[in-house]
Amino acid sequence: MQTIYNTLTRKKEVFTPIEPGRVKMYVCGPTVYDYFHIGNARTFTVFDMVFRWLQATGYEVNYARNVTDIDDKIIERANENGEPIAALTERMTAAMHEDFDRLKLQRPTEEPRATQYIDGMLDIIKMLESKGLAYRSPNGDVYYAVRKFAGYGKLSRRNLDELQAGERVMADGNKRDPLDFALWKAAKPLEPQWPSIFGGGRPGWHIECSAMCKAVLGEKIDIHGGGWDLQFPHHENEIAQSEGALGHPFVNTWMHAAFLNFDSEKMSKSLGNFFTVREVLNKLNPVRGGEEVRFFLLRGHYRSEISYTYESLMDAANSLMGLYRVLKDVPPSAISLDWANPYAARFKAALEDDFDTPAAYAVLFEIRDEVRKSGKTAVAGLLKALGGTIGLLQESPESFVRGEVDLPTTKIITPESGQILHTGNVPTFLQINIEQMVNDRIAAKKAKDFALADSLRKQIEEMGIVLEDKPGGTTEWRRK
RNA sequence: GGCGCGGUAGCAAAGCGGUUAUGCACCGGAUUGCAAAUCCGAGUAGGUCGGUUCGACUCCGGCCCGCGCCUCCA
Repeated sequence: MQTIYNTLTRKKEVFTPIEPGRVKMYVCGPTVYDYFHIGNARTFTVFDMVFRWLQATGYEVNYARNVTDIDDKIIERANENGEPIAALTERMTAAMHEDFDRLKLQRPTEEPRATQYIDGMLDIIKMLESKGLAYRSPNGDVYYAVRKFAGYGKLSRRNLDELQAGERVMADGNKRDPLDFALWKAAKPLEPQWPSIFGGGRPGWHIECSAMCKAVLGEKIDIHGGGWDLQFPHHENEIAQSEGALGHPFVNTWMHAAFLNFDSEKMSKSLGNFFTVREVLNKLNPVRGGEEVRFFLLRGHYRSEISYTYESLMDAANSLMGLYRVLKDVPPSAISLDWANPYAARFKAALEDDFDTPAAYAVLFEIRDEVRKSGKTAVAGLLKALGGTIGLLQESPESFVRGEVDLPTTKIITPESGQILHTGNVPTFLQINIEQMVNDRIAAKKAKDFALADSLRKQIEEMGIVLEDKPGGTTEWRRK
C-alpha cells in the first residue's frame, strides 16, 4: 500500500485516489524564459519517477505539468533580447523538451500552456469577485483579498499576522492589505494583454496554475507537486484561489521536492550558482549522461536536500555503470514482474514508503550481486524490469558500456602532414582503431610478447578505454 | 524577528529502540604473465551535553553548527 508524505498534514498518509485505479497529478512546470538548471531538473525528475512508479503499480495516471509562457520574467527577457515573446517561449519550450528527453522524462499526459487558458483564469477571477474574495484596485489590477479566505496559510503553516510582521512585505497603495496578491495585472505599454471585463491585462502567476489544473484535470485532484519553495506563496495562493472559487478542497496530497544545493546553498538563478542541464550533460558521455544525471538525482530521498558536485555525479555514474556491466554480461530475459519475488517485494516496499528511492536502489545492488553469482538471465531480467519502473536501466547495455557516440561527420588529419586519415564518424574510427589494437594485443599475448601487449594496453587506456580479459582468451572493452 | 528542516563512517545516502542498509573510494587475500574485471575478507559511523529505557544512531530536552521559506524562484 502506497504511502505519501502530505505537506498539508505533515504526515505520511496511505494514498487512496479519488477514483479507484486513476491518479490525477498536477506539477508546476517551468517558466520558459531560459534554460533550466539541474536544481529544477531534480523536481521534474522526482515527479517523473512518481509518474512512472504509479503507472508500474497499476494506476492510470493523468499527469499534467504546465508550461508558464507568460510572466514578468519572460517579458523582461524578451525585451532584453529584442525578441518577440512568442519566439522566446517557443525556443525555450523546445529546449525544455530536449533537456527533458535527455533526462529520460516521460512526457506528461497533459502539458497546458498558460496563454491557452486565459479564459479559464478570468472565469475563476470572476467567481472570486462575486464571492467577495477579489477586488478591483484603482490602477486596474485585480487582487485577492487574503484575509477573506479563512484557510489562508494552512499549507505553509503561517498566519497572516506573522507574515505581516515580516520585514520583507512591501506596502503597496493599490492593495487593501500588503499580503494581497495580483490575480490580474492591468495592461502596461510594451506588455502583452488580453481583453477582459476587468479591462485589458494579463494574469498573475498564481492564477495560471489554478486555472490549468481545473481545466485539464478537474475540480479535485489527488496529487499536487512542485519544488519546496513553491509552498509559499504559490501553492498557498493556489489553494486560496481554487478553494475560494470552488468552495471545496481541491488537492488531497501536496508533495514538495527538496532542493538541490551547490556549495551547501540552494541552487538558483538569482544566486548565480547554477549549472544548466545542458551544461552538465555536455560534460558527460552522450550515450550515458542523461541516465547518469537521472540516477544521481534519484539517489537521495526526494524530501532530502542533495548537493551537486561533479565528483558526486561521477560517483553515481560509476555506480550506475556497475548495474549496466552486469546486464551486459548476463543478457536480461524479458520477464513479467512478480511482486511476490522477495527482491521485487522489498523494492516495492521501499517505493511504497513515500518513494524511498535510496532504499530501492539498495535492492537493485543486491540483485546485481545475485545476477553475477547466478548468471541467470531471469534475474538480470528482474533487475532491468525493476529499474524500468522508475525509468532506469532500459538502454542497451552494450552501447551504455561502450559509450558509443554518434557525432557529426568529421575529418581526422595528422598534425604533421595534413594527410586525411579518416573521413566520417569519429567514434567509429576510434572503435575500428580500438578493435584493431585489442586484436594486436591478443596476438602479442599469444606470442608471449608481453612488452608489446602492455604497451598496446597502455595506449588503449590513454584513450579512456578499459580492457577486460575474459576466460578463453577474449578481451572486452568499455569506455571509462 | 516569525515559521520550518537537517547534522550518520573518506565521500554519498537509507531504514531501524536491541540483529550486515546500500553505493563509490580504500585495505588484505584469491585469480591474472602483469593488470582490469570478478570472488572472498577486514576496517572506518551516527554534531554535542543531558534525560527516558534492561538497552538509543533511532524517543525527549538543552546547546552548537548548517540550510530553507517569509520577495521572483523547482
